[in-house]
Amino acid sequence: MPELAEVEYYRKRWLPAMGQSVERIRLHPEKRIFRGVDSTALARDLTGSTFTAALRHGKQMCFRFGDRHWLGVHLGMTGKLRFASDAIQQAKHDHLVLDMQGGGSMVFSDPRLFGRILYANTAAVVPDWWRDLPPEVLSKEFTQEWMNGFLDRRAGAPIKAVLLMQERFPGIGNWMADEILWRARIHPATRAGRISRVKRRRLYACIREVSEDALAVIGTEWNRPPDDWLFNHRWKDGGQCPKTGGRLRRESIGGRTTCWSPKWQQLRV
DNA sequence: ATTCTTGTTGCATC
DNA sequence: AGATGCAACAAGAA
Repeated sequence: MPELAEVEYYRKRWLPAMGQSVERIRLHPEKRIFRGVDSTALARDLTGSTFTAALRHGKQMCFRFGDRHWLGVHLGMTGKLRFASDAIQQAKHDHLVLDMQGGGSMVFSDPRLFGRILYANTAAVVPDWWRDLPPEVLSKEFTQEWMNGFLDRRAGAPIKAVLLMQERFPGIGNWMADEILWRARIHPATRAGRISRVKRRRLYACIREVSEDALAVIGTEWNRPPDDWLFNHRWKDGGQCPKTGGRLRRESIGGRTTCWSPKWQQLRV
């Protein structure tokens, strides 16, 4: 589930614990979530340290403890963060539980185990894996030219697949890509290199617009998006396009379930 | 029982 | 070398 705005929503779920110190850590170190991580060091180092910062970049999160302990979190497909204000029992899918001095717990759960925890103990400004991240799509470094250059590099791939590439579009996921292409009136199977100048401008604007809208609606309280987005109509067969009233199509494009409005988004080859 | 999945990675092939 | 496409990962939901 988690794309840009959902990840932001989950990041905020941990903020109530900010400033508190970690009293005890409970984890399932054998799970795939911790692949490549020294979970013994993680548990030892974080115990007694204070939660000092909560960062997000695209779909990645980074939580700082003290001044040199860094916990990276990626939610994968089904990961969630929550803060439980009372003492909790560790459930089957609660792979990491930080019991805080205030009596509450920071919990990371993930039934499907596609998520990932990273850990770094370093006096550097940020850990290696938090350096050299691509510009956020809402930053001023994410320019029209920067986007166009990538479309030309990935000229042969369907634009749907290109928008999902985190190296250039951090935070965009399956539903956002469909929403963006629908608003920009671009067929998802269009080869990236074949998109006209005019459509590229429109695509760029829609990337920023959908990102802003998603953060505003989902990123803070996870409200239900309005019905004039594609969002509420895209999940199952038989949906109706809010623009044309016509029937939406669903098909796999770029290896992912894709929804579009055939009359509204025509494929020109 | 079977098929589906809002993400990423590793590998085969071009 | 770089781009592209697809299977695999794992478990719950429909």
